[in-house]
Amino acid sequence: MVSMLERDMREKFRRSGYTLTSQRRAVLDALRDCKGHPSAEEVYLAVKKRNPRVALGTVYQALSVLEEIGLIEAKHWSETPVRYDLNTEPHHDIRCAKCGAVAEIPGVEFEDFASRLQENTPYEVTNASLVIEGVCPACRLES
Amino acid sequence: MVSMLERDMREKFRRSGYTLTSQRRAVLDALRDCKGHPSAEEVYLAVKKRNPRVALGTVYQALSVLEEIGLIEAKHWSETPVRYDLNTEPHHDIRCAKCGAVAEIPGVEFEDFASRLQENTPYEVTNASLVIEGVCPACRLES
DNA sequence: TTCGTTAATAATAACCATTCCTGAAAAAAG
DNA sequence: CTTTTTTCAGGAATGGTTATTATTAACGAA
Ligand SMILES: [Mn+2]
Ligand SMILES: [Mn+2]
Ligand SMILES: [Zn+2]
Ligand SMILES: [Zn+2]
Repeated sequence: MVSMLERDMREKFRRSGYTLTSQRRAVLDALRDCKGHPSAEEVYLAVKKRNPRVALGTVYQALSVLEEIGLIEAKHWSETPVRYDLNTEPHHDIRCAKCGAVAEIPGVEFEDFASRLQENTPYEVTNASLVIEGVCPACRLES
Repeated sequence: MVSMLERDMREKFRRSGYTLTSQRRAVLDALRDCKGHPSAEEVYLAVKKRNPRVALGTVYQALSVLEEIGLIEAKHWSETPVRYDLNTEPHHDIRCAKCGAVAEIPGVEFEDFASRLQENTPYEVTNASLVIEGVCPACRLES
């Protein structure tokens, strides 16, 4: 997935009614460079290094298109900003409440929450995900 | 808990180094009136009905104090604003992605996530909660 | 009570992440 | 090519929330 073929990618855009523009590709490249869970602002700074003419609004729009077509995922915590994730495999991320660093938690998979919830609410459950917060090793030392 | 004694409440404030002011009581009363999961703005409007002199900033500050001493809980979803909940018993809430209505989901209790996560991350896990989104019955009809 | 000290409030400005708007540029379609 | 549609850059606007400051209320000794 990380090294998705150029052809496959173009096709994914086309099927969704979008085009693979240089800006959108630059945002994807930036996400690979950051290789973490960057905010829109951080993606913007990474993109600007190569192309200083790109606008922050464009990055936001590109991120939302990339999310819509399923190439990336937006992750929310109790504090802004939203973080973006190239890893679309099911997995859990934890965010340090002190410094904001996000890390992945490997090897933990919980049951599918949606079904059990669906039996107990008249709402149509469309999404149920864990939000995990904590303190990273570095921040734990200085406290 | 809902009909917590005046005396107990005062004591809870005092132990936390705060005082039970008329504004803070008004915010609690408003939360009871709304009897749902109101935003700060909605609490503000409810409080203003009785005391038009109260300031929005005061409501935000009161809510954060009430949360700190454990009388209410703040609930976050992928969309703002934050909602506040008088019900501090462990339970799940679902938010309609279309209209924002929040409802409680009774009778569902999942295992304690924190422990299993803790074994797989160097972070100190301080919080792991489900964020649940869906479509309410009313919104489902008009689609 | 009174005075001095601290905490809380009202009003308003500032903040920050995000979205919206507009005219220009680029891409796609014909 | 020419026309039509999509995307973009730049910048203004928005919405929820927090910070600032002067005023008011609560507290705590004499
Ligand atoms: Mn991740
Ligand atoms: Mn609730
Ligand atoms: Zn940290
Ligand atoms: Zn609804």
